Amino acid sequence: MPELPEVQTVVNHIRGDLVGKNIVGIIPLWGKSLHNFKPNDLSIKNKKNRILDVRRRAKFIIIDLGDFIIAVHLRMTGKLYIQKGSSIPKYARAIIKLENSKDLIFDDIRKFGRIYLYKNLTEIDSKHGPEPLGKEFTHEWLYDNLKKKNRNLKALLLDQSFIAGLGNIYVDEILWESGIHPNSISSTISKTKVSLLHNSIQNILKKAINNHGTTFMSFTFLNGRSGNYSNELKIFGKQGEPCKTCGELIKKIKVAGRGTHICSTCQKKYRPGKK
DNA sequence: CCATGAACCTGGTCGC
DNA sequence: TGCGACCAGGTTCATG
Repeated sequence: MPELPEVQTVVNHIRGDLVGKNIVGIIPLWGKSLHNFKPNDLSIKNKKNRILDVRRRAKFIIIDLGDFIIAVHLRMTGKLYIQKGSSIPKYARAIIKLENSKDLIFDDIRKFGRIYLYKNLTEIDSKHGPEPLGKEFTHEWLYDNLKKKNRNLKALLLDQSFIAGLGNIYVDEILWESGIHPNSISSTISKTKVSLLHNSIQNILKKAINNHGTTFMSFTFLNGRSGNYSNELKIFGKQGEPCKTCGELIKKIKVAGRGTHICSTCQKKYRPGKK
């Protein structure tokens, strides 16, 4: 499910219910869900684990407890929400018990999602590039850093150590809007095009956040509430349909091992020796 | 340095 | 209706 806008949506949705509450325990229902700690590591003596803040870094949901953080990564099918009724959901993989509150449920059909316990953000920061909506991410930064690599463009944009938060849906949307073929080589893209690419990254992410992210195929999150950005998608999942700009039929190909949607008329391929 | 494919998992969809 | 093949919004690791 989640790329940056979806993770941000989850954070926005649960933050109000969590900040100020105390975590009194965590119960794994699928052992591997707790990646680097045991439930006891959390319940340090009688000390209460008060949630000071809930925020996002890259695709992680960060639950800030002051002395340490709980970082939740939803991977493909994870969800994080306050429990509704009293029965444990079918795909619940961990339960975070809150004092005087309904539990926080970590739900994940495919069991890829993970919960981490860290002292602070250092570990996560060290493996991630800048936030695309942060002030470090400028036109110049993008141009300079694309230049430094000779990578397949889509693969590079999906690489979290290069830039954090982008995933398969939004990369396809971004590359279509900026008119660049995903199989371009990063170092060969013109400065003007990189500028368009930068604008698309920020505009599409912001718009998706405003629309509470993308959900499709009745795959909802947020306790059944779903995001509306699916209505805004221009190319992802639109194979066989006409391109909204030129009418050419949209194709689905494989790039960097991922299903990739392109308009071969509108998206120019930048490669060494060409312009 | 870079690309590729497998692995981790379960469920939905499509074609026959 | 059944069944197998294939696909899935992510990440990591081994291999060439």
